[in-house]
Amino acid sequence: MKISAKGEYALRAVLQLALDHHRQEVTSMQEIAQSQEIPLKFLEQILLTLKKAGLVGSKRGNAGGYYLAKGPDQITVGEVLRITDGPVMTLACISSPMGCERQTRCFFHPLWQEVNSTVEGIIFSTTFADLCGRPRGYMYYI
Amino acid sequence: MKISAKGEYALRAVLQLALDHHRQEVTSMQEIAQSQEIPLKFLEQILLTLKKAGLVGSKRGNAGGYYLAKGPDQITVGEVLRITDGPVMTLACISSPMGCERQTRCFFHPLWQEVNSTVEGIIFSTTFADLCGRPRGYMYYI
DNA sequence: CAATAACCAAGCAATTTAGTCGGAATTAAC
DNA sequence: GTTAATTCCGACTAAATTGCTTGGTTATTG
Repeated sequence: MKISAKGEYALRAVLQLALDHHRQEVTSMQEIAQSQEIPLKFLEQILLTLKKAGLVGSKRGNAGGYYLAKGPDQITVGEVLRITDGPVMTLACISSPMGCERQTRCFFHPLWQEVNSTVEGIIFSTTFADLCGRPRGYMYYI
Repeated sequence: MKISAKGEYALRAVLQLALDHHRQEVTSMQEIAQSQEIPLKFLEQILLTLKKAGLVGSKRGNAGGYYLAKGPDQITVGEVLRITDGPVMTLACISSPMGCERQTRCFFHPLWQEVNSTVEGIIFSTTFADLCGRPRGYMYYI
């Protein structure tokens, strides 16, 4: 499970939009880039692909910006990650349409299936609403 | 969860050694490379790192080869993969010794912890003995 | 019309990946 | 003790991927 910088940035960008979702305005790339510490022009690319995928919407021109296309409870971590980083599990044995031709690959097949479906089970059921309204790790309240 | 060619080859190589484990001889790289379709010189590198890690042993010279340092029921898929591909989960939030300094990263921390420990739970409990004596996927018995 | 923003296409340096090349050291068999 | 088979070792390299940057164009608001 390797998450690229691109993937991490995408998640943080969507998180920011989720946090800003209650106010009825768009959030500019500038704001996202600053509050989430993401290189602006890289973020631009990322938001564009997220838009093409229908996850976010945008308003152009002055006072423009981005917004979530769906509610934060309708967008999962898995969705975002699949758009930016591709399929969760990349292995010839799993991803090839033929399945496994080679005998020995099939020794591993059931294992990868299990790993894949387990991970997908987690990340495709975790929404950004879940993330926002969840106690965060390593935080101590006095 | 991206498994590199190196990682996949390593798993297949160890699998071959596990399959050959009952006969009390070493298996040469040649044999492994041929039966598992692994480029010989690449396999060489891989077996060398597996050896340094103490997973396999070798016998040099004529009629030499490799053997498992432990029984197939003592070697897990996770062990092999960690040697060749590094840690299961690579993300600043998880791997940095500091934990998360940035606030927003911590939104994701519990999620990554869960994914990480779940995947590790699977691959570090699956041994090569398990793989060998398990019905393989996509096989139909008449 | 000027400022502010999203949109778009390319390019690019560094890193990683997936190997290859050439040889040295070791062992068994003859 | 020479030869053939084999592991060991270090360097090299081509291609792909990653993580951006550059330089614009187009749309919207005031």
